[in-house]
Amino acid sequence: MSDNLRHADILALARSSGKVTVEGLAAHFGVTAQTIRRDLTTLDSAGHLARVHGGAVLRSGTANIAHAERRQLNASAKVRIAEAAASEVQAGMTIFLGIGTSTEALARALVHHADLQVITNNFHVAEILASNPAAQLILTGGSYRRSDGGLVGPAAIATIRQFRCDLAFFGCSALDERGDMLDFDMAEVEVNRAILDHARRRILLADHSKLTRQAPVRVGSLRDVDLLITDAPLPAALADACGGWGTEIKTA
Amino acid sequence: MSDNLRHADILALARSSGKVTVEGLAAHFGVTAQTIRRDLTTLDSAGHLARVHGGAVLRSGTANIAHAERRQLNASAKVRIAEAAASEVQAGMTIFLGIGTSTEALARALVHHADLQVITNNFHVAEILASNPAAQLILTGGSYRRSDGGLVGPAAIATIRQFRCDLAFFGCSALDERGDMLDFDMAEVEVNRAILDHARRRILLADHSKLTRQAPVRVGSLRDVDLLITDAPLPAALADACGGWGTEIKTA
DNA sequence: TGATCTATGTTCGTTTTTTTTCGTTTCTGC
DNA sequence: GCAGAAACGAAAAAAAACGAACATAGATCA
Repeated sequence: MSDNLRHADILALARSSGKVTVEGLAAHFGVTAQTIRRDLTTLDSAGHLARVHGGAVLRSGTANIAHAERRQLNASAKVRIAEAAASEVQAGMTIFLGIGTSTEALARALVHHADLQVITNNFHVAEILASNPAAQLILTGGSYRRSDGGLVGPAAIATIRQFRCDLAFFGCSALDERGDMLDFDMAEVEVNRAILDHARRRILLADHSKLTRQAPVRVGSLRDVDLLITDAPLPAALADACGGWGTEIKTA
Repeated sequence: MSDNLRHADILALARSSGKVTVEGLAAHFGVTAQTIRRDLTTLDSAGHLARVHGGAVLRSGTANIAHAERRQLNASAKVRIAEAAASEVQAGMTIFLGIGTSTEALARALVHHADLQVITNNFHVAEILASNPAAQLILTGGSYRRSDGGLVGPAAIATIRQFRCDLAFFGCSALDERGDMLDFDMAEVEVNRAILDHARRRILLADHSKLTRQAPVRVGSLRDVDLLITDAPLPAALADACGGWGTEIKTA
């Protein structure tokens, strides 16, 4: 963790050219290669650079790597859920796809659907559906969140409010035993509310791992959801509550 | 991600020209062909490139072929223009990047800049700058136009109006002898106006081929532009007119 | 002043990468 | 469809980079 006179300069050099070499830095600073190696090792473990043989490169994908791993989690369950969700989508519909890896899986399942209008605040969903020429694609604006490709902030909400969708698909980070949907970011709350308010049918995609996870922010309740698509039966108490709320449950 | 100093550069070269050759890379880096082959094999199995006999090409799925070809057009001129444009950008600035392949080239030149706030209605720009963790990235909303990755429509305009940028970079499809900027889509007109109204300094990127092209819609005049960056001297009459309007011209 | 701590330099055995070589596969022009 | 050329992959040898251990020098503090 110890700082070093050279570290700031090394980072600046790395940013300006994308990479640095051990040799080059050693000559630049007039120190031995071994010293530079120590610097680079430190910067690497601090997460500022990625060490490679011969030098180091900018760490471009740190957020994306986490996201890629998250996408892998329960991948097969997500695909099953996505297929069940896709079967809800009829030609000619306007649908909303929210943030999360489950909605990305759904986007993949919709790549060959015809005659769709898709509104999304998920950059990755847009990347996926860009390859479907039969889908009209509308992005909400917003600040790009690297951790998950979400577009968040007031601009996103303003755009959502301009539409009324037939179906809204969205995910959440966790689902507690009382049926509350939980997330990590306060910014989600308002976006979620806007979605719930502007869709005729609200569909939550949540694999069973969400039931045992924790997250700090309450973004809504299953009470406000019309259909929950999941991959394993819910605890009896929660299933009963959903029955009372009129929340349909589909197990893929 | 990249386990090698050359990998990032190889990908950059591939992206800028669509393909790379074993021979060319070997000469460029001063290593043997066998070493390059190993690099390409790695990048291929990592999914970043597709290996072909003699070199490698960008992985398909980069949907729009017409767009990819347009990007090729005057590629070297665009890179020069982009570098000149990048030199206008100081740390801490808020900049706008509009639609067009020239602004994409600029985005590529800004991948390693630190401390930037970028607002764009160009999906490809967002894809490129997503890999720069030191840039805050804001997308305007809007309807996704597959031909060029532009986000157009009222949502885009509404978002642009919420900001005031230090610099606005934009392109146009053609530039006539009277100094009018021309485009193919009426939707551009209002977006362009919003951009011109909400930036302190307006910079047009246009390679010389724009001077001999035709397009039907007038989206504005060089009179409203503070700086034109191009790659070849303008016709004398137009250069004079720019002088009268206070439009600075920089030839990269 | 002397003990101690930290950053750097030096050496050396180990690991990784690159080159070299060679037989096989794939293109290209006819 | 064939022949020569170019490109390819595998494997061994060579080169470069690496990290660990220890030595040294300057700073810090009691």
